[in-house]
Amino acid sequence: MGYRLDYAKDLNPAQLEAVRTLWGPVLVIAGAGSGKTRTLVYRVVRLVEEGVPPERILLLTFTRKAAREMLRRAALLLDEQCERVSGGTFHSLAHLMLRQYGHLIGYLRQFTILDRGDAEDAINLLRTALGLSERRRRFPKKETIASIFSKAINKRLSLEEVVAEEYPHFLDDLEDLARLFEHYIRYKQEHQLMDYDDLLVNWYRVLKAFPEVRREMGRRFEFIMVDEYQDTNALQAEIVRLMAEEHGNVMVVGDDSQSIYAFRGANFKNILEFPKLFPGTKIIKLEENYRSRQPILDLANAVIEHAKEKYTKCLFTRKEGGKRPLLYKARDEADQSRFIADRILELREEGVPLQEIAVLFRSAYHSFDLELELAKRNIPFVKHGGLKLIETAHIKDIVAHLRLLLNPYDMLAWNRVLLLIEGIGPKTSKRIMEFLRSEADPLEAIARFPARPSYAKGLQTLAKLLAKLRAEKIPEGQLSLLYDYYEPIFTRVYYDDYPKRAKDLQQLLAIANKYSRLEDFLADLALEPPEASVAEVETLEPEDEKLILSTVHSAKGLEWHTVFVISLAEGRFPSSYAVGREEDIEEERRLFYVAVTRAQENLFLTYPATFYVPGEGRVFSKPSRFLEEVRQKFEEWRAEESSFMLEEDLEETPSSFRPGELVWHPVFGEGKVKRMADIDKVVVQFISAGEKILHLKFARLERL
DNA sequence: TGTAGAATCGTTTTT
DNA sequence: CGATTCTACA
Repeated sequence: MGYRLDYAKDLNPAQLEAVRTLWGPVLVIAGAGSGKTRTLVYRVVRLVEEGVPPERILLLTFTRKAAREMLRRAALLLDEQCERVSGGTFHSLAHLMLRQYGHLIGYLRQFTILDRGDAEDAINLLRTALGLSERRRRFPKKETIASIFSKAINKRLSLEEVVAEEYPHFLDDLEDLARLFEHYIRYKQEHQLMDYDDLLVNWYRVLKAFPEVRREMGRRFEFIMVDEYQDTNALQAEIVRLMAEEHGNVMVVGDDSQSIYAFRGANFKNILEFPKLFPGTKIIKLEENYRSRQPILDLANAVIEHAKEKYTKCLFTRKEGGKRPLLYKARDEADQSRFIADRILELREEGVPLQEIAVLFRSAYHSFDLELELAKRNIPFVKHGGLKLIETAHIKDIVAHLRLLLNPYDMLAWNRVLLLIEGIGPKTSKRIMEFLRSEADPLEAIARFPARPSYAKGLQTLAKLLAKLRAEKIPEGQLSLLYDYYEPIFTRVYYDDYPKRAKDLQQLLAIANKYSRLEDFLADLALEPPEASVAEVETLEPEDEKLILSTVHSAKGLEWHTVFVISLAEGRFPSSYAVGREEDIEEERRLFYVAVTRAQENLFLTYPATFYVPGEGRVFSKPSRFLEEVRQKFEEWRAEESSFMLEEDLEETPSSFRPGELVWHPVFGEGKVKRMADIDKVVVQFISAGEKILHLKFARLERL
């Protein structure tokens, strides 16, 4: 049979075998940078070339972005029919299927998805209703309770097992927790609500209880591929097993050394159990690295060498040469930020585009200081990870109104909406909700509630809004109606910072206009939450080159020319939260491994010798244990070198400019001075980057 | 109901 | 230390 692609030429022997093995269960152990994505993409193409209809192929990935990207690449290699391959996350697949089959277990088509915050709100509500908040002080808080429930579900353990294992100090409260758990489960069912875990649980329930659905799945998805399998949990493994029961054509791909989601129930041992779940599994290992230079791999291999349990491979590359990773010991965080900014500007001058450089850190807040420094120097960046748009209070307010249109019995949304009206507090809100509960059409009934004069007007306005929203079918139109209504509330409730928040509302509108159906819009918002707009140094063109700041978790699967891993101090990376439990430290180590294997050419490691700890002020830090473990694998940056350069930098920028002068900036290039904006700020019109305000203290601006 | 002041926390990572 | 949550009172 003739193929349009020359597979043997494009792939190495192990990759080729993975691509050619179409039938039966396959486990691919793929080291970092070993062409895992390439292998998956080629396998999709191969299946399509073999005549498999694209929609019969199911590609499960960790984010939907990853799925889209892979299918785009497949389409480039072959043709656009590859875009028709079914792809997404476990959660999005479950959601899709439950819309279709949810009625089998008593759910309406338009159930509401609760995000983590909503779930916590519900738990809080029930905890108060059960009188568990007053009794003793020690009862766990809602975040903790939500975690306990979630762990139990995802690891398929009993509440008692989870509490005993991870929260032994709450063992006394086990009975109350169990009672609360039952109520929570019932509450969600009664109100047509599902949290993230329910999507998986309920889909599993359907698959388990209805053999005809399993058979239908087998026909619908003849070939299943799962990426990042090391980050799936026991429940997801079961779902895969049932989905593939009919034909057993399932390939999972992953790397046990890169498992970094144990906190949400993933278990890296899952990947090694796969052959037990599917007897006759063929195992293929990809060990050749195509990403990093040898010195970087040496360090990476040394990191994982220290792991307590390691089952696989040692990476090697044919990309010889390259620089050894560099460690910079900074005096403090400000020094660390300055060092990074200096190096970035240097690299930029050497011709490395900003989007080829990434700064990685353990927790979102570790980059705060750096963000300020970058803003001062006008280095554009985007940040991934951290706060999501949907998690901000004002966006939740808006979304709550929309949720009512799809699920009028969503009492969590009602509560939020009602509390925004002046004169309505928790008591009144509860009374109104009890009234609504027994109404056939709550959206219409709200106008008939016997309201007290103090809030009657507000309630009528809400009733009118809901009627108008219902008549409007397009999400974008609904949003603009909603913004008119919300505006006065918005300025009243968030008066201190509403201009900043208003930007988020605009962003939401921009997202909404891509949707024609409200249910799709809301589902995507919950399942694929857009990140909050932190992008600071604003540039006009969106595709402007920008430096990447990212949590290590959000950097998974990506790679850059140069990578900085910052704040490598005990308590930061590894997180203080993980110190004390060996398995948590092991996960931090894998996280560090993921971080360093993102680098192709250059790897910089930094840590501040002192940093601020709330309550204690400035404290001396200890270098991360992970640095100690791989001491021979990096070189230290010499301090004199950097302080010398600093002085030089300061001399470089003159202290004042005149309008009309031609100047040059390492990032923005050539420009003309318009005027001084302040004693130390100058406004420059750049030829390619537009107008910028630069701080003379930090910008390295030269006269031409 | 809404607010001001007091108490109390607790610092991750994400679908 | 800062933000969030609770308590007391108008």
